[in-house]
Amino acid sequence: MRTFLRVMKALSDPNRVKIIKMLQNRPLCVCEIQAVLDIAQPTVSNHLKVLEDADLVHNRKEGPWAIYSLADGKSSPYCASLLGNLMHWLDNDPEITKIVETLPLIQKENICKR
Amino acid sequence: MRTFLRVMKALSDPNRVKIIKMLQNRPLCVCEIQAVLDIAQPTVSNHLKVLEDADLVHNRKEGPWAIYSLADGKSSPYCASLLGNLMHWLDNDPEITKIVETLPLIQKENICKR
DNA sequence: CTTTCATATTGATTAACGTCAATATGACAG
DNA sequence: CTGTCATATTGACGTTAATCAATATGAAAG
Repeated sequence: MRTFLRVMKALSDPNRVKIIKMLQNRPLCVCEIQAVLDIAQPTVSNHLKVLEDADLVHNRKEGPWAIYSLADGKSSPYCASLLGNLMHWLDNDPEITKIVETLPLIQKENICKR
Repeated sequence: MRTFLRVMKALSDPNRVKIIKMLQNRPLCVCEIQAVLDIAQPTVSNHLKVLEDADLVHNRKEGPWAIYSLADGKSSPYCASLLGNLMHWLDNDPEITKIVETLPLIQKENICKR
């Protein structure tokens, strides 16, 4: 039950759903997500923590960066099902399409200064 | 997006998930749900309203009673998928099995006084 | 080692949510 | 129509959650 609720709650926030949909295109670092969503950096970090606690995403450290990507969904049937369905769900949502369109314009090199 | 979030939020509360699992056995009136969950009646009504707004349940009036049952899931792919998955998800959860076991002992005739 | 940059954590603030007591509504019985 | 019962609605309260500014951490460069 706890696991199920964690996944549901993680997917109950529009910004977190947007992050999932963004990561379907490619792995992203925190500042790229921040640039697209236009919210404060600690807010992004917090959302990523919630998604990670639900095993929906994971991150690997790469120098000073934290590169987040989608989890494989093997940790629970809830993750597997939702991550699978979200591959096509909301594809036509105006908020999502707008974000996915701006995503190619955002590049780590243009934001991160190292 | 709004529809998706409504469904996710509706399923982010343990009592609401329990209600869904209870309704998989049979339609129930408000006081039956209240008796099983052991929470105040307005709280039950509120949860049912949230579930109904998400199109996960619906109710028919039968005299003084409101009989709630599971929706068919046709209103959105989110409802369809989650209602379908929840037919087997959480079946082995201790909280759920406990509730499902006490459910046959609860009968409208023993609670409602009319 | 000091600076710089990306990210995480902390603390505070505000909004949303779950809960209940009290009250309202609406149907049926007498 | 008056009373009773099932349910809905309202208002208040405490808790949780989203957000941001400020600060901490940690790595790499110079």
